[in-house]
Amino acid sequence: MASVRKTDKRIEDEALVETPDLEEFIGYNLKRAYVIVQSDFRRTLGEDGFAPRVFSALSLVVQYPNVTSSGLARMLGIERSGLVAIVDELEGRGLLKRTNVPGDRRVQALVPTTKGKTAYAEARAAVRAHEDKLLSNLSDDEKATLMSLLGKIRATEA
Amino acid sequence: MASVRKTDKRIEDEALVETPDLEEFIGYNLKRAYVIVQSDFRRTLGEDGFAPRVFSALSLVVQYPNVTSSGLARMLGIERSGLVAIVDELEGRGLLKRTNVPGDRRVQALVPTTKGKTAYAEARAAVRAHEDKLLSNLSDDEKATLMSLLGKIRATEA
DNA sequence: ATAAACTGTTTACTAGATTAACAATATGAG
DNA sequence: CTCATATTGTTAATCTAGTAAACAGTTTAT
Repeated sequence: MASVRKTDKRIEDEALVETPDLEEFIGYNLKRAYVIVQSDFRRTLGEDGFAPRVFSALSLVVQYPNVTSSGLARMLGIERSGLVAIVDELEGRGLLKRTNVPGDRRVQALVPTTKGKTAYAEARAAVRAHEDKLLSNLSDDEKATLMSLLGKIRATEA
Repeated sequence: MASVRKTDKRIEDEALVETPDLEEFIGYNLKRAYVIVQSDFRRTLGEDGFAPRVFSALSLVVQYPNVTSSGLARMLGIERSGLVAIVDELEGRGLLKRTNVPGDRRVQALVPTTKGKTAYAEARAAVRAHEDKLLSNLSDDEKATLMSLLGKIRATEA
């Protein structure tokens, strides 16, 4: 009876420990990979280069000229309030303009300047170079697969 | 001649705009996916549950009992200073102990308590449930592929 | 007409992280 | 052995990215 209890306890302990391997979690791997890519992005674009989120915002403003702040925040998945500083920076650098929209005096359309479009084209090239170099151990097929799988995760969003 | 210049300029403009699609970048997709997984993690584990980084730290302490703070920080890829608050929290909750190491009075070995091991086993189940549910639109094969591709990115790290 | 909703913004706050400095301790070269 | 160098855990200051709540101005819908 005592030996049975002991056996039971040993089994419980083993079950408790059962391969506590962090590496099995997708979230953990996602974060580690994200940190690597993000920090290489910053390193490559340099001190005065765009931060990732600023690059993203500029990209969308170039792609969707006249997008509103609300719309842009929605596209980026952040709060309107959080976007203000980003747009301030881009406007301060002369890369976009906040313009009035006739017919709705609440909203401001964000319009890229010529300088903004040029700066974006350059930055895009730099970002492509950064990803190409950093991810050179992934084949094009692998990159496409990764994009598709990340897309599946993104598709889960409410 | 003037018309030739005009044509050239039009071509330049088009080249400038050339599909400025944020979605083509792996970094952007990685971040968006990471945000979704991370926020579902928090939502699932709840107000009083572990934050992702605390869960990760506890996992490694359970897997590597007697790991030092420095070693743990290295494994997590963060600074030693940043780990202090995490270990404080885990020790405050009674889930691990900072213990002296005979032979080196600088270091403290981090040892999980029984309570810590139990709490980790429960949390691990919750995290697995969160990932299983959130990522239910990915097959096991797809999850394995994703892990392997994220592993390739992680392998690029210095 | 008036309640409800939306827009851009400010302010205050939080989380997660880094850097620089520090005292205590250990290690290695001469 | 000694002394320069390195390591450990920690604090303090700082930074970035983000949220939440409130607000005035404006629009929409009942």
